Amino acid sequence: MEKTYTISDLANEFDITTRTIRFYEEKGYINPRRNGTQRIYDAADRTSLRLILRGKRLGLSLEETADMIRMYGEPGGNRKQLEKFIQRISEKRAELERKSRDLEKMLDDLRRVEDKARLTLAKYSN
Amino acid sequence: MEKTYTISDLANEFDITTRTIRFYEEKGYINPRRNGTQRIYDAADRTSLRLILRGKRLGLSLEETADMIRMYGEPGGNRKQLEKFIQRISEKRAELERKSRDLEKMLDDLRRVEDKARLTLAKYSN
DNA sequence: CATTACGTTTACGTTAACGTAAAGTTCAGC
DNA sequence: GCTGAACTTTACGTTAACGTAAACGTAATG
Repeated sequence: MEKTYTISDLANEFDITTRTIRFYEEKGYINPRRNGTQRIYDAADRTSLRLILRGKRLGLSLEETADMIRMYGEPGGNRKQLEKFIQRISEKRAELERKSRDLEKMLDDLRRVEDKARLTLAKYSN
Repeated sequence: MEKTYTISDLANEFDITTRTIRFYEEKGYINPRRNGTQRIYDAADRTSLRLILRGKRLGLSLEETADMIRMYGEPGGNRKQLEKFIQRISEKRAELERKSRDLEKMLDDLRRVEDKARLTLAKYSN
């Protein structure tokens, strides 16, 4: 038997509300099976959720992240489709790499300010 | 004389609308001087704008980014204030470093999928 | 001196991503 | 068989970050 989760298992694990999880389902980003009326989540659902939240933290919209998740599960398709697919992926990748550069710049700025403040503080201690 | 900019200079440069720039001013994140009723932006205003937009691309709220920008201009203050300041900065830095790790994971995933697709495509070409 | 381009303020509208409240169901434990 | 905890659906509310429209001023240009 595969391990399963209730809605509040996941809500607790990821520190979000059950409302949020139901909202994602309402939008079609997660599709748990049911036991009667209750939702049952499996490892794949949990992974989807984890990826969605990761995307959110990076400022992606739910739709953008969902797009990427769908890419992960995409089948081969014929040659033309594959080429288009690779194109889409590398565009996404380029976008994320821009983000990464932005982030590094911002971190540099912060480190500079922090260093400066530490230096000033060191003078106080003498 | 320092170089200055009109509102549409900046709107064009950063590919945003003038409405957006006025909105940032309304919220207090930019404070251009005036010539009569017209806004005149200097290099510092332009830098603020650039930082705000960079923050946005990383999924920070305007208020979060504005907070960081204010940090850059913070004076020394006494010892206690400096210590608090350093604490705040390094918290921000830790948060951004988490983001960076998230980003790298996401990029890894994308690269994996892209490689796999390229391999499949290579088979087609033989 | 009328047109065109650019600027201004004021104010209501929109969208994403949930929060919150109401009202009801299910099930384990006493 | 009742209570309480956890689940459910439905639906209206909220906030951030602008969009959009109206109604107007100003300045260069043909």
